[in-house]
Amino acid sequence: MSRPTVNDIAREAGVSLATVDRVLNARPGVRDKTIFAVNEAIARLGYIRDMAAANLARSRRYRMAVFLPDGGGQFVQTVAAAMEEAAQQAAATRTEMTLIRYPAGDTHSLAALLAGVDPDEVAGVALMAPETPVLRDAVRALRHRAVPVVALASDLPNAGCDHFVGIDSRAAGRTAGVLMGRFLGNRPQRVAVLAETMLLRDAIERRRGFDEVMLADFATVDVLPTLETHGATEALRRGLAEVLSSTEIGGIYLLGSGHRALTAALEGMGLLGRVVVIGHELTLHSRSALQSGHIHAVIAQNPGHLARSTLRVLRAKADRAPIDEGQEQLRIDIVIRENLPD
Amino acid sequence: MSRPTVNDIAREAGVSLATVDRVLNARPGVRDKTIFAVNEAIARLGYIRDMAAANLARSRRYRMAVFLPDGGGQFVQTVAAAMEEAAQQAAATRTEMTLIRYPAGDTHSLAALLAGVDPDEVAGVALMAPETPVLRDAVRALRHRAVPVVALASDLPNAGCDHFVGIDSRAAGRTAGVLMGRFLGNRPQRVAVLAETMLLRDAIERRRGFDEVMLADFATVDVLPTLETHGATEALRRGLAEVLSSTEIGGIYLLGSGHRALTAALEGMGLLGRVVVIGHELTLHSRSALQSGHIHAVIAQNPGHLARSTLRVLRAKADRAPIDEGQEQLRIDIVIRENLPD
DNA sequence: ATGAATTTGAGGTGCGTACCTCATTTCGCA
DNA sequence: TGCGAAATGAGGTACGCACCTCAAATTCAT
Repeated sequence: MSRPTVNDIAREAGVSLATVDRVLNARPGVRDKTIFAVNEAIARLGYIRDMAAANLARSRRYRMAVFLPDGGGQFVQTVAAAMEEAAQQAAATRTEMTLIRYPAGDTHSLAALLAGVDPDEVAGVALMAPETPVLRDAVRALRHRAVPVVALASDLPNAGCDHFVGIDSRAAGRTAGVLMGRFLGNRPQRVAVLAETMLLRDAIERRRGFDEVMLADFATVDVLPTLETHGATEALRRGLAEVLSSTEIGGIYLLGSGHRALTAALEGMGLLGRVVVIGHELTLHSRSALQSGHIHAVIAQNPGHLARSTLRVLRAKADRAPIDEGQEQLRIDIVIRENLPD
Repeated sequence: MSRPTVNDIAREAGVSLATVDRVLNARPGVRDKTIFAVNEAIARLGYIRDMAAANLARSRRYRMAVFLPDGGGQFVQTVAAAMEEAAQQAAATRTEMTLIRYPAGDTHSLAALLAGVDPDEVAGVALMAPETPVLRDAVRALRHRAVPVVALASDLPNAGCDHFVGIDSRAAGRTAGVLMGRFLGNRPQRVAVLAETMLLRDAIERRRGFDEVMLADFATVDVLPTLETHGATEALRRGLAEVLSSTEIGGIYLLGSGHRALTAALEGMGLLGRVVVIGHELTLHSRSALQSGHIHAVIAQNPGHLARSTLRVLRAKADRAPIDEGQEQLRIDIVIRENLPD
């Protein structure tokens, strides 16, 4: 009636407790035939290992290290906060987290930090960083020392991470594209595209997805080249003014962050609310811009989910346990004023 | 360095283990002064009770009962499946679930089932049901017997449930309204509204939200009265044909389920993909309709999240533990073809 | 101060699992 | 057939906590 225990398995398989234990924990010294018999019994009884008791017995603690760029925009701040919160929750499952900031963009520093990670101390590493050769090697080295590594928000496809927690940037860009097209009403229009920098893989992928959709489904819309602002509000204003001097604009696609600077610039030009603005990531600024109608849609990933998923995945990897793909898949959230979460 | 245990608390408070235990588990026979001292020590050391070990020692199992209507549309099926999956996951935390179907709409039967729930057997109850006086009383009685009750997907505001797991229907309707208005391009248009029945609180609330937005922000759009189909494909076809004979339709808002019947009807009329269709809930049918472009947006709640949240909340209630509001809040998902999850 | 009631301490057992040691059995192979 | 190696069994301790019993210490009222 109650859940079967290791003792039941031992009895059912006709072996001793020690052998069941060896099989369960993949310890050596068991014949294949016996391993099979034990697994057979496990399947027959529908045994589910009680991870709570297991971890208790191990008196194991999972110490995870999360690396985030230190400057970072609002989004990084949001993720950091979500991480802290998730960590507090995860404490109940013997999982701890250390948040480590590295100089934004300085992947050499980050690589050095990663090289200093002690596999006996740290059960897993998560990092949000642009992909560079140095970093790729550092990740490889880490994994070689049997430390699970997951990429956060921005994928590192060639570094061989164990997992990527985040959304598909290209699909996110496509989603932004469809919304832009539909919100514009498929009339002949021009759309400006703004980005702080095109160095990050994410921005490039988003732009790709956006263009794909616009080209295929909204041919009457003319998408202008990306205007890089390098984080400078003044550059944004000037660039935007220049574009506007030569042509009319129906919509603006904000590839990365910078909601605040954009709304400021638009306000100065008296364009607030008169052009369709679509951006990425839900931050304090984009929230209020959505609320006041200055931005019309934001494509986002839930930072809370991102954080919890990160810790869960790292823990699963540390346990060499399978991960629940369904639960870990991050949704591409479309946020408008009406479905803004509290 | 490691997390403090009950032993640390005992030492810190200068009392014995037994006393700490009495305080922790609210057992009688401890002076107020001592209780205070122990709580003091707990606060000082930042002790967090290891619920995993606690439940292990208690050898406690959480058996939850989930009641769903038996007929139900695709959505109920989806939720049922998600529940089973969530239950499998939750098994690792000593949480079990029994799925119980009751005759759809028959709240008397459901009330009888609830009356038969044994508080010693069942640690919590979740139910998806329309609100009726009988049911309201049944829920009250259950809660009186100290069984936590949560409402699923459809709220029971006057039954005094411990929690509601689901999205705000009115906000969902508003979201649908904004999308409809924007997708129509704010041109003079007519929108038909279809529903299987308007008896469910959800449908009414959605319609309310939809109307609010249309009236306020898209005045040029004319929203027609709700066409009730009572689940009959033929009725839907006839009703739709009638509407179309007297007027042109730019969009269709599907208040509840019935994606399949609608696309069939539209196909027969050669209207597939020529009118903006917005519906609710992501099911197998609405998925494929989205994919083929027959439906343009779906307002949904994540069934997996719904299921996991339900079990988590019930467990927290059973433990009288606080719940993480942030984690339990369900998002109003906007799903279009481009952000359709796998 | 005395007896009774209340509060506290000490110690044990068990929950389901990990992990260790030391026999003992079985197997593969010469 | 016998030997060494590999496989298995038996039993113990520990993890953090719940819950039990019984004795000892401390109130408290009279």
